[in-house]
Amino acid sequence: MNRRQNYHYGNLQATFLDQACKILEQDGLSNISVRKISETIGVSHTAFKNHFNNMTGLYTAMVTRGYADLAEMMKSKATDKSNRNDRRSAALLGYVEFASTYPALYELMFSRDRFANNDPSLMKEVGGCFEILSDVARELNWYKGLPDEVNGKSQVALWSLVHGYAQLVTAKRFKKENMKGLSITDILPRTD
Amino acid sequence: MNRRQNYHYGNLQATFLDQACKILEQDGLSNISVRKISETIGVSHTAFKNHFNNMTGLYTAMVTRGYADLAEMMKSKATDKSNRNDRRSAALLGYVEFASTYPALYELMFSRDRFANNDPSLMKEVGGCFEILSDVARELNWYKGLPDEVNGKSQVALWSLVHGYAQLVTAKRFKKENMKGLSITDILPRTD
DNA sequence: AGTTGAAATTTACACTGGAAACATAAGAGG
DNA sequence: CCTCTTATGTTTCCAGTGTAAATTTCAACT
Repeated sequence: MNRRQNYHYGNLQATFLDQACKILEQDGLSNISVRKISETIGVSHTAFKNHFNNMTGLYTAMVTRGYADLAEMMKSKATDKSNRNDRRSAALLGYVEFASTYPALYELMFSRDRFANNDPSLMKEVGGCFEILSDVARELNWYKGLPDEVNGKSQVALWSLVHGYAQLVTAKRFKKENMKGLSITDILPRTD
Repeated sequence: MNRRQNYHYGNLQATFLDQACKILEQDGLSNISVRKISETIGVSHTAFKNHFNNMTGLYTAMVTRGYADLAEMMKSKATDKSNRNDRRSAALLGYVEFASTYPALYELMFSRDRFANNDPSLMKEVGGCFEILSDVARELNWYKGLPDEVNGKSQVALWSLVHGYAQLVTAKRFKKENMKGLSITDILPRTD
């Protein structure tokens, strides 16, 4: 059952996580609060302690799900494409679309002191995203040199480019006249 | 006088701004507080209202100075270089050095709902940074097409790359084995 | 000397996250 | 069926947060 009949709730963990993400996008990263989340669910403001320990735990869970959803977004956009080049583009477009759809969550995901960076399940999801981007980066051909060195550079450069683009777009830092019909795939340097 | 003798302070605005930036780096973006800043200066926690109105005003002032310092860092690193290529590299290295030296301030500068994005003096300083990066971007030669279009793409791509790199480095998101002796100038795609 | 206005303090308030003690429900094992 | 244990929520309390309002201080100007 998803609704509370008496006292006990029934899968509060999932409900709380959902509602936290919803309120995060509604009110922004600096205006989210446990009490607001709890109130809208209809539960005391300390009930979440049993499932997330504290705010850091909640943030960690949110970020973990964020990375999982980001990977899922990239994959789902790429599945129905026929060739590798289209799949590559689709993954990057999916990345930016995720950041645009959940800008506050995306900001949280790259904040520095709110969640537990070393959480195992979080590291797993981050690794999943990194894998996808690495696959894209492998075919980039931006550098010359030894394969390992080239791959390393490509990974760093691609993630920097797509992350920077995604955040600067969601933070509205670019001039409008520069953004007319522009997408991430248009600004990948062409070396052929 | 910089020290308070009795009641009135003497240039509290500047002192408060300095101390705010210091505590921001010490305690992180999610742990800064007006009361802490005021206490360490030795002034009541509402004194800052006369100079910054509220927290948003304080953040706006901090971010404004941040962008000014970022531009200054890029310029100062570039001045003593002899050729344009070195100046270009020095500016980018300065950008990343700024983010590495003041990671919490840098996070604040690219947060979404803490400061007044439309503040005139802030917009001026942001424009100053954008100008410097645009000068660098103009010589990039990453794209083919009409000059205006190429310049627009180059600006967007360069800022995305350097911002993404700076933030991902300060947030420690890259694998160590990929970062050995790597700097921002090493990951600029070479198209010649 | 008296007035005015800026700058700082005091006080009060609503809101925040978290700790601790308590209440309730469900399940296990006799 | 009955007790014991454990998980899950609630109540209560506390320190800390930003900010509004009223008050106090003090410098500068007429």
